[in-house]
Amino acid sequence: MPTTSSPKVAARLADSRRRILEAARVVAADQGFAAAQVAVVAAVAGVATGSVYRHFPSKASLFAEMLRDVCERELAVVRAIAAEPGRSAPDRIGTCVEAFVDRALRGDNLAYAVIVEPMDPEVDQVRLEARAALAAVFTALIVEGVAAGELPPQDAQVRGAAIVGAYLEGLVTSLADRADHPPDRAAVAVELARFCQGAVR
Amino acid sequence: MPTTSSPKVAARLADSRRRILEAARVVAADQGFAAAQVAVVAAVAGVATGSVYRHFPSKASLFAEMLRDVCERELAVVRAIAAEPGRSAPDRIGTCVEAFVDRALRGDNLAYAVIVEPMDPEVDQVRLEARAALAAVFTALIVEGVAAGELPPQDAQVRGAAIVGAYLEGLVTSLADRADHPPDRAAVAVELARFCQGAVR
DNA sequence: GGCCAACCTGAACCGTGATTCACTCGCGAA
DNA sequence: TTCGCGAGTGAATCACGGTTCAGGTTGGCC
Repeated sequence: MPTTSSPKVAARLADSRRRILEAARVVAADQGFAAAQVAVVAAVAGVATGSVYRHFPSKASLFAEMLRDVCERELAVVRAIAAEPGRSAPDRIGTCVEAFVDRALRGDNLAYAVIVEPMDPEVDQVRLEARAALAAVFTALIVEGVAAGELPPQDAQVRGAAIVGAYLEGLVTSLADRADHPPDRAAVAVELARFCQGAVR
Repeated sequence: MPTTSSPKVAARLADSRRRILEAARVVAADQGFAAAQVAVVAAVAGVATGSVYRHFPSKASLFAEMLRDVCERELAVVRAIAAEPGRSAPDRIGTCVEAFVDRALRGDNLAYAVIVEPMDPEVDQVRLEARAALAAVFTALIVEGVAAGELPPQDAQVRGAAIVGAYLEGLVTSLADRADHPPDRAAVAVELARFCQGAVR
């Protein structure tokens, strides 16, 4: 049978899926979620509109998965830094923030879409979870730092969330008036890292 | 002529307008922007759907104006605190944050809709401007504090924005899991105020 | 080479909800 | 009392864009 299990066909299938996800990312980065119509994504991916529904049950699912991928990649970077041994908690907090901001400013405006632009409850849910996951990393670092006596007692939950909010807002603001700040990328990252370090001290 | 300039008619006009704006606020607070259909707002305001368009050119304009009103009220509170004489800049920064957070947590979930829920580019624009205006207040306070030697030199622009992001995120997070934190209102406000004070020091 | 299943296609469909518009109604002036 | 103006009405219209599906195409197997 000329079935899905055929390696050639399976490869094509998987490739289509990847291309559609990639197209979703590109379109979102390029035009924002608002302009991200299924037909446009399909065109960019080089498939027909209907083919999108062969791989994803709905537009929302497609974008939710795309967003999840992107967020997980960034989250992994932050988690890796958070887990580095032999460094104080505040030190790692600063490095996490700096790395995240620097990476986001380096990329296209995908960061904007991912962080703030809305689209659908299902997608918003993913964004919410990603923010919560980031906040959890910082909350854990704060708890660690307090336990080690490197930081004063504080509400780690609230402050973890506040850290995420602080650098995302700083980030989005910098993205907004890019015309003024194109070279300051590293400076913004460092400034936000210091801000967050000071905030927990 | 039986024209608009008639006091009775003018009063009715103005009253309808006010009622529609009020209804928009109520519906948004109650159901969120997502469920805020023009027909629903009209029903709550006690007018016909079409009448909404006698006062506002579009749904987006209606909600943009509603949002602008709400934001301006909050902004006025923050500005008043920022202008209080005889207090150090960091002191006022903390009080501004505390007041904003406390007021937002006291109100209904309008705060959520206003801060993060998306709806339309025109509305988003208002939100963006409101955030920028808030950030500007904090930036000015930081500049003042640095000039007075109460704060170390820093990028006031970036940190002003970061302050806004920090407490809004802390706020939204607290709103999200309200079940856990209903009594902590004041505590959250104080924690975020301390966070922001520390961040600029 | 012939056959069939599964894939791909994209134009048509459909639900949703903003916007419109032909009409009614109430008010104030003559 | 009657007339004219313009606010008020709400059902019909319209645009939009996600989703479907009836047919064409492809690739593997006998």
